[in-house]
Amino acid sequence: MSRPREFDVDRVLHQSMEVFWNKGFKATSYEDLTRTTGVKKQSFYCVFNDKRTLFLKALVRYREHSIAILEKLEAQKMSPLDKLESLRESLLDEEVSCRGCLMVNSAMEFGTEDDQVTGEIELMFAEAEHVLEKIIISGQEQQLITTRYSSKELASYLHNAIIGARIMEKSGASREQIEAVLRVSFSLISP
Amino acid sequence: MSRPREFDVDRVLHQSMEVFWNKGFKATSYEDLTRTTGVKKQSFYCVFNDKRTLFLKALVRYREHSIAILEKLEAQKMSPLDKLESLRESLLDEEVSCRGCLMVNSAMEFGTEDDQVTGEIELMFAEAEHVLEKIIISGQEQQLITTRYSSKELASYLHNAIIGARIMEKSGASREQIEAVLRVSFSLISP
DNA sequence: TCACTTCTTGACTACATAGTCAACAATTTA
DNA sequence: TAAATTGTTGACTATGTAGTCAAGAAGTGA
Repeated sequence: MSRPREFDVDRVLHQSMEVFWNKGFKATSYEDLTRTTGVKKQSFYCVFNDKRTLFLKALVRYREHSIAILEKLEAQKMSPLDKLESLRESLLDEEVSCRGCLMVNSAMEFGTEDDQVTGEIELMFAEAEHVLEKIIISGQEQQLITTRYSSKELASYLHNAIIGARIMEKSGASREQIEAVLRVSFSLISP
Repeated sequence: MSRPREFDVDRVLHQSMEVFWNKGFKATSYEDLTRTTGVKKQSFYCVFNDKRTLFLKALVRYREHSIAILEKLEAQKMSPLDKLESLRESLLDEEVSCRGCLMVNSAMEFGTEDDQVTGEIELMFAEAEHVLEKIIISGQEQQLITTRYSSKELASYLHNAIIGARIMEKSGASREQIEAVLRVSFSLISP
């Protein structure tokens, strides 16, 4: 009953996430959000409450989206090494965009000052490492990956290298530089 | 002649750098700067021009200070491996402060939107990698460090791992987690 | 002591932006 | 068609802050 909403909440949430990803939380104004989504400020308040709540919803969406992609990769019928190789290449493609990773960006912007934001970031990181670990475990079982370190250690290690690359990208490093670093980093896992 | 300045410019610059380091560029207000240094806004304008100019001076100071520490380490009479070990430990000590690295923080805050800021960051990174490379070269000469990769590649690799650790720190990772990642990362360099 | 110069201070301007409010529009159901 | 309900809109409030200005304070040198 009553007047129906004129916009698609899901579409607006997605576009808002893109704006936050490009500009960061504080630097994003309602004017930015309105320009991108066509939705006026008060409508945001009706649906998402305040800016921070909208941002948290955007983080959740980003995490679910990113982890889904990772899990799809993990579930594919291919060698663990090829999975990691594919991941490494996808990083290089994405790097071009120069936006970095929304979670890493947010970790830098918020530090540890907002418990819910920090929680969302830690969840994302934990889930990402968990998928990495699954790939590594199967690689270790097939003697394709070193067992000098535990699967957990290697997952954390790779994750850290990836995060570093995400920073290089934001500080203007060339594709070649990032490629070189990732190549060396990923080579550690061989037996 | 005329009235002498009441504050030490160098002291104020150093304290301003600390504020920027703690809060970031945009989030730092003149109120913050005045509270920390005791110097009023207009005096800042007299000596440092605007906020961005002050920030650039703070970046230069940070870079010079950080590189000086690194070079002091490099110049010491000890094994290259011990130098790297010492560096790794000093990272862990610093991590506690939770502030990350001012250059990394600034890279994230500014992206590539300010040429002078980007230039300062790239200079810092290049200088840091150069010192790392000097240590690595001498390690390779003494067969203490792998020659599977060039000294340049290894320097970039280590630098990237360190930057990653600086991010972990800001996103609330424990000392143990950071220690584990750095341990694995540094182990790659053995022959 | 006095003129001159530079520093210091607080008030002021201009602007951006998060969040609120109340009037109005559009739709459903009785 | 009319009442009820909910979405939409633009104007409004409150606040924070970068940067400016002019008056006055505190030194210096003749």
